[in-house]
Amino acid sequence: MTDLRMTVAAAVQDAVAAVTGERIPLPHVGDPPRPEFGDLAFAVALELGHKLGRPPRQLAEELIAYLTEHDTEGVQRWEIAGPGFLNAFFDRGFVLGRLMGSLHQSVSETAQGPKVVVEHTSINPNKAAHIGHLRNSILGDSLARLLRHQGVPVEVHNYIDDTGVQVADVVLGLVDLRGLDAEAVRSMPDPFDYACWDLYTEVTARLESDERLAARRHDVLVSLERGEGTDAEVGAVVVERIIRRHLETMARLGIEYDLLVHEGDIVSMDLWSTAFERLKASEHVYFSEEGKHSGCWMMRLSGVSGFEDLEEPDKVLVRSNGAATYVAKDIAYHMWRYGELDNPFLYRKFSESEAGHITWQSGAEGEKMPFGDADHGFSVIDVRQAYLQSIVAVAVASMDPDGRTDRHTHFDYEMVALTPRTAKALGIPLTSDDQGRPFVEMSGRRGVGVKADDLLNVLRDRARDEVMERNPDLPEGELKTLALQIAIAAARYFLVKFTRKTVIAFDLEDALNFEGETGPYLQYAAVRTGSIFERMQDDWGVSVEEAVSTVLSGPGAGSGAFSGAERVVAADGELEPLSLDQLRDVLGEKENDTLWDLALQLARFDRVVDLAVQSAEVSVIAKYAFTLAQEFNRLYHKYPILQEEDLTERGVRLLLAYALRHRLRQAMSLLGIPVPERM
RNA sequence: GCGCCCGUAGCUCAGAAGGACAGAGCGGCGGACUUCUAAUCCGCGGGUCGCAGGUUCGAAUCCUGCCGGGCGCGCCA
Repeated sequence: MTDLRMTVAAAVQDAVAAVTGERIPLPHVGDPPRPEFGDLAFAVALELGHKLGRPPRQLAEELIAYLTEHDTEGVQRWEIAGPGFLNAFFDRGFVLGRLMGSLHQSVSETAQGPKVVVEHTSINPNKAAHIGHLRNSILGDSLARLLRHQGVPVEVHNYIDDTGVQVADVVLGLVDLRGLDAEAVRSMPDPFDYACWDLYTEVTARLESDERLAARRHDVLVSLERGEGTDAEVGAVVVERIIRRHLETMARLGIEYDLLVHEGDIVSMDLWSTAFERLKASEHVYFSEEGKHSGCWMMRLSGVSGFEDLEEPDKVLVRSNGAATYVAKDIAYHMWRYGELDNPFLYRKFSESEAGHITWQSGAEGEKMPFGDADHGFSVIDVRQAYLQSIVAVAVASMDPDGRTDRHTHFDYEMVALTPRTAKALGIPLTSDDQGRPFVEMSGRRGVGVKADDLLNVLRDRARDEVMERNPDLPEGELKTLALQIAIAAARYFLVKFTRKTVIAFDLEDALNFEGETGPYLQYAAVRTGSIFERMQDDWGVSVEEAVSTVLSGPGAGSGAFSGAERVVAADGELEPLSLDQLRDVLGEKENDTLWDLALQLARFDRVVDLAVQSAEVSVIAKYAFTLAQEFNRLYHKYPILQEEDLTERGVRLLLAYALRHRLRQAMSLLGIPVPERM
């Protein structure tokens, strides 16, 4: 369909050349605000008219005359409107036939081309995941799905910061406050991440007044950095157990990873020291002899665009005690990710899903695998880390042999906070600062937040109640599956329906809603499309594919669509082959404008996916899927399919229902929203 | 102080790279289930697109200034 728009745009371009002698770039294809204005709109006459000093309306008339004389594929007629818009009216039958033919073409066969890394989740492995982390993982997972849909080879990374203070604090709690050793920590009951959530808050509070504990934290950090000593042993158990919990939580949502990269390995396997040597050789890194940062290795950022207004733009990479900072290790990881450093890693299996997907982890032992060395990459990290990410981007670009600056993208998004109402309902004590604010920021340190598993559990239980009410006879197994599917839909849709730059003020009541613009609404529409075809199979013994190929087997109707499909003809009186003229007649009727609108929506699919990828905006897909579901629900009420007596009307509606089912399911799959059997 | 982001209906948000009467969901009011499932659909009410200038044939959209809100600017991560 994209090409059809391009074809028409090119026709307009030609018309302009013929009429005015002006060579213009391919004109922008607009969407008219109302159906009376046609299907495509061009403003060239307005732009050009003023430029050439000619009345736009008159110029438009000449262009229309030219365009009307010269046929353009897919265009039935042209009209002039308003101050001088050129409006094209599609040949509706032709477009529908083309739409049907395009349905199975946009699915990527096998991934090929340069590899793209999507890094997401990367939660500090010291506590349970909360809904802010969920936004990250869901956005990242959806992005990966979008890229895969476009045939891009995607590698999903989850970066594990196993050597930082966050882990150290929990180790401190387990060892010093609870008196546990590694073995005891290993045998703590689940949910381990919940226990650590509380412990982390407790330690944070204690550290404020307990100087002895604060001193101990320093030792723990050193132990973690070096990977030596009993604290490091405990730390390793904590990290491993927490990561397993995080992956279980994400698996509930259908989110999987290809590789876990441990920050500790970056140091122990000399990835950092190699990177450091490279950086030192460049002009971007220098040793500070004096002043505030005396004894530190610094990254030079003064003079770099974006940093010029900072008071002290340069950034510490190596502390005066010789330890690399978080950014430094992150830079090393990114350099490795983009193939700027030799790969020192070996890989072991970390886990395997029921479906057989393996998550690997980097380390000193295991087998060689072709991870890393990507052409492009996205780091899904919230906008609060924009400053650090820009430093990483500068470092990566400075190391690139070709000087490319577009290889690394910080996929930034705003945070998830809590509405005061929800914070209150959860019993979170509000500080006086919080009182007057529009939302309450979550904080792992203070234990303020909604845990991801808690949200999923509440959604699941609520879904279960709803299902039982509507469908009391459902067997327990199906009930369980369905409740979880609905919970996934509700959670995933809620976290991607906002644009990236919108702070989500999480409101439990809104999130628990299953009506209106929600994930379950999409599922309901998808289930309904399915039930039509199920009924058709039961009553007539005709499968969907048979039905569609029957209708499209008329002269000209398919225009190559379903050409591979066998021309099955359903029984007399149920469906009949339609000709191109019949499609035109049905869709041309004024009262069928709703059907035509749906056809146009469906035709947008590929363009919508492109837009979503280009703008890295998953909400575009969410809105689109919602629009499809909405259009279908309207159609469902207004236009019965199986009951419709006129076989021509019936046939067209069936085609649209089929196309809709296909596209809606695809869109939902891009969002990771499952389609239930029934609801 | 400097930088980035945001300000659109009572509430929560879209607005497809400047276009033709500003949209959706929720909430409110009123309707539609012997019909392919009412987690649905239909109707009604509701907006000086924060304010002021500017660019343009045309601005919610681009530019400048101001007001209001959020976030960031560590030898933490």
